[in-house]
Amino acid sequence: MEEVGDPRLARCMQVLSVIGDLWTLAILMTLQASEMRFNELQRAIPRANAVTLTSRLRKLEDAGVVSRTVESRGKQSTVYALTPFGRRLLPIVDAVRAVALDLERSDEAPS
Amino acid sequence: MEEVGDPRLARCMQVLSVIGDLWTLAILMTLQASEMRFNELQRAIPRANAVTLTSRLRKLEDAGVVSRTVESRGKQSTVYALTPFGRRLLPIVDAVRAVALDLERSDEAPS
DNA sequence: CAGCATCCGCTCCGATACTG
DNA sequence: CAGTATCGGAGCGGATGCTG
Repeated sequence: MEEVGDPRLARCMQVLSVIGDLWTLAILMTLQASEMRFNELQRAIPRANAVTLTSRLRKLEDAGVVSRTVESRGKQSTVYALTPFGRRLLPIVDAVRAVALDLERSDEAPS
Repeated sequence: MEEVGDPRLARCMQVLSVIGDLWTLAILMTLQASEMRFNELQRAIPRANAVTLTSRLRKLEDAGVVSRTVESRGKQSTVYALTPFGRRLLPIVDAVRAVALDLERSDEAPS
């Protein structure tokens, strides 16, 4: 993510690079409802590969979007949740969802 | 773009797949201002490769987001513009831009 | 002017198998 | 339970060169 000419544009693309992945949006939408353990995330997003899910979560963690808390009291469990920064991205998620609903309502595809 | 479990989620991901590419957002932001010829787009987004730009525009055209009008009166010129459907995506662009501005204002990166 | 052809490296994503 | 390791296919994006 380097020079793109316009620094403002660069920031937008930086934002997009965080949420632009296929499953990242799904993760954000899922965690929007409530924090979750890895296993719950897997069940909430069943088509996503465990490997993919892990790598997306790592990336989001690195970007400061989600927090990862390991609690090992007896049973091991890792809790993922949105950070305050992550919540700032939710308007984008909502905007996407709004368009998706709009699509669903009006017709199938733009065709 | 196939099954993902939740059809609603599938639609969101479909939307994202249209605008999730690196330069697509830049194209949308640029065409938001006004329609443009290929050459103008290139100058507006100088860091984007011509090949990349073409391929993104083709994809957007296929998705019904931009229209491509060839006018060959003497000088050849191709005009790209947002379609009505393309304009429906602008709220997402704005949401991304808002977050980007927010980032710029508060600090550099979430680090 | 508005592209297309080709080659390349990179990352995403999936499937399978294995671990503390 | 929460991952990691590895393999493989596909698409993005850049660079260069060529065309009507």
